Amino acid sequence: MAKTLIVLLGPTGVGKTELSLRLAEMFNAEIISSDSRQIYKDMTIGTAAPTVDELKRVKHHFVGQLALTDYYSAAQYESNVIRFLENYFREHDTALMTGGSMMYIDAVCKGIDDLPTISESLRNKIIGIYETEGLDPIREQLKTLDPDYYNQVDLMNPKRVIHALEVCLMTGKPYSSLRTNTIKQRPFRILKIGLLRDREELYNRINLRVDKMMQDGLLDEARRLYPYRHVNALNTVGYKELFTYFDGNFTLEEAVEKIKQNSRIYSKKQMTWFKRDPEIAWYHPEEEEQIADFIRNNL
RNA sequence: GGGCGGUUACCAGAGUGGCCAAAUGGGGCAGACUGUAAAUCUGCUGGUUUUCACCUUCGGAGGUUCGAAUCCUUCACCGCCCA
Repeated sequence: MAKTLIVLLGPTGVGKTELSLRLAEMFNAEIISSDSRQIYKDMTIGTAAPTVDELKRVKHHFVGQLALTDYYSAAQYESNVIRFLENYFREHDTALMTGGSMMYIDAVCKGIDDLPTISESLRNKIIGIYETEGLDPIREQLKTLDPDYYNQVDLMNPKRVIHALEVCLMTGKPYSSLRTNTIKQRPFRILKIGLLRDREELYNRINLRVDKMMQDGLLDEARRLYPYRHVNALNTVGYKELFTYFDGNFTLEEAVEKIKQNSRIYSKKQMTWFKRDPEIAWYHPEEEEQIADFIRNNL
């Protein structure tokens, strides 16, 4: 039997968690979470992380294991997951990856180029320039160090421009020369299943889920995390809006509305990303039988 | 009953004779995406049209003017003040 990684993906709120548990049980698989926020500890309510009971039902990996202040990236996720699977597949035939972090999923399924981790001093230096002089000097330097990439980046996007320059300075090579543009081959098969609902249905679920999170204590969770509000892990829908409320710039009602709205926007961005992947077989989450058949037929 | 202020596109809100299909923000829609990605960024947003262009809009009706969202008359509605 071929080793297979089943990937269950879809926009936030579509119903991945519940289905993933059942499929995992059905196919005797453990779950690998591909969620860039659930991988952190202490933010379980706002990220709709699997509950204690759910974690008991099926063994999960890559959930709740990082401190909020830990640095993490899609590339680290890739290598961690690949290393994990190497081991895992010695004893198992199927693994179930589920989550909505598009880039994390692609990092595992397609690979991500090998780039150096940027030193903190270099990062701070460039951020410093950006904050005092703006993006122009950074663009200019990128233009001389990597004209190719300069011509194709979104010059309006500070994160991209800054990162490209960081890589150039860190390696002494043009960033574009490190971009291989190839898809890595994995020693296991990948079966992608996308979950889809029509927009109205999805948006209703998202709205209801946010109300549920509030009932479950999201406000307290956010208050506990407030001292860490500047860490990247908390630049996250569900928290940043409540922090704005704590700062006195939203009423609580406004904050909750914003959480719903930003969740809807996020789900749309996820769909935009997923839509261009032709390998995904799309199903409605309630088509459990069809999904199970599809998996069986492809194992 | 009297006085004043207001009525602009999905919402808020600029615009006070031509450069106005109408600033800006919000919302909505679409998109980009390889190292903090639940991040970051972009485009569109009256209609037909690829562009040019044309058509219909600034509470209603009428008027002044070569030309009106902008000026006048009147009606309707909203707000505040005096009765």
